[in-house]
Amino acid sequence: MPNAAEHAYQRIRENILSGRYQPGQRLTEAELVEACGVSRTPVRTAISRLVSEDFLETNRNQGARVKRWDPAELDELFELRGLLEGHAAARAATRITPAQLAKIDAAITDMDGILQGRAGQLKKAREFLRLNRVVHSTVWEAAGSTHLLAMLSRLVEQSLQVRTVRSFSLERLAESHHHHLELQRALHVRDPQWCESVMRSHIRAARAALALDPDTVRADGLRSAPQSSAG
Amino acid sequence: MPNAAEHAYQRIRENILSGRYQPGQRLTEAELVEACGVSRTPVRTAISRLVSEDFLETNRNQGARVKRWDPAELDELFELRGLLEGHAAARAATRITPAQLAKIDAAITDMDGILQGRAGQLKKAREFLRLNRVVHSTVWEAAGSTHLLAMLSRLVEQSLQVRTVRSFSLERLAESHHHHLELQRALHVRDPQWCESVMRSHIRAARAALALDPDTVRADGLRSAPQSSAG
DNA sequence: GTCCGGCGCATTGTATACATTCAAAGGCTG
DNA sequence: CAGCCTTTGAATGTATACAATGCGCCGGAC
Repeated sequence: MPNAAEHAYQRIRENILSGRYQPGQRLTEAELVEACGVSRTPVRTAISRLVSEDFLETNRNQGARVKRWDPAELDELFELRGLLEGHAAARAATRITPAQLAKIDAAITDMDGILQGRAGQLKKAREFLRLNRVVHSTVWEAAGSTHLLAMLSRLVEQSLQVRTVRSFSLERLAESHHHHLELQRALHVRDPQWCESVMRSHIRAARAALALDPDTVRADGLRSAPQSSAG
Repeated sequence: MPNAAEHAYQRIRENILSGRYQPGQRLTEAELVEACGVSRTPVRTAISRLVSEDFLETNRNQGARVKRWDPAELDELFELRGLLEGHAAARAATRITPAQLAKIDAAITDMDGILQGRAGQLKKAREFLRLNRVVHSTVWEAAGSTHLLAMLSRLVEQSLQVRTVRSFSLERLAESHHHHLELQRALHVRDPQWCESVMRSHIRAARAALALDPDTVRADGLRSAPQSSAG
């Protein structure tokens, strides 16, 4: 039973990520109160959190607006991700525990199975991305730095807002998996520089893939166009 | 005329930085309401912001506590600062404008004057640190990445909380200045790798200096011990 | 026709009363 | 005497009324 503020936060966040609330769209507190079914106080709490997480922007007496992302900002984000995820991978190389390594091994094995299985593209992509998150977050955890972990979480959240990691063709999945396999080897021999460079390549490739594939297939099955509601 | 929430934020933040509120100290909303002279709503706004900036931690029904920092976390912070400030310096090398370069030149000239001047240690340190901030923030700006700038601001804010950058001996100031001079040269010849490595050294040295000099002299002239009020 | 000024309204900022929840103390029982 | 349960109250979560503020419209003057 989550509290009202958390409920409002989740609700608004989902609506932003799903495209129900379009970038640049104006959202007043009153609207959100109605949409979330709670009072203004928790809605305000949720808004301020979403602002601090770069989902929303506010100007006084003009309501909150869904943050717009331009390609230059995307580049910034991915450059920072490359730097920090690479750093995390290097740290992880010398600190990773057998249990964490096993977790990554298992995830990668599962990925193998998915890519060779008979599931539809959408289902494949969805499962693959879940396992991808497992691999990455395990590396972050293995890096053993609370603040690095926090930064990476924020950064990836922000990337998510521009619907990036969600759009993937099967070839991109395979390329991505190739990086995972190499990372796995680098981790097993505990080579920090190798880990770092593979991870950096992995992130750069993701950025490039995003530039190539606009909004084609999304793992959640929604189209990128705004939902035209019945009314 | 700042609003109440901003006022409360500034007030509480100052009290944390000045040591009036000690690390680990419990702060209830009611206390802060009294201390700030505003109602609970803006106090809550301020608290949630301070929590998101790592000044405070909260547990439900136990009030907010001033965040404690241990040496391991300090190491994490400085490692990340080295990485990101180095990266910023590398980007700045190829992007810095003549105006920004001139600003840095001027700040460094002023630093020279201060170090060779006759002012007392405290005054020297205070002025030096102000110019130090100018140099660093100009580099961040010259790096031309909004998100990198935001991350660095956060990171340095966090370092401030542990009263680090504030404690400096004159020898450390001179060493620090040596790095500035080298950075200046590297920027003038627009050598990214040189800029990056100098900046990383600069940050590492700051961390090491902090480990050597505990809380000796603070630039704001306050002692590190809690202020014992008159009552 | 255009620019300036002031008024009205939409929207957020603030205060406060009430509901809910969890931590901690104290008593009961085995 | 120890461990669990109950009870209590402090502290936060929520709702709502009221205040303040800034945008945009409308009218008038130049």
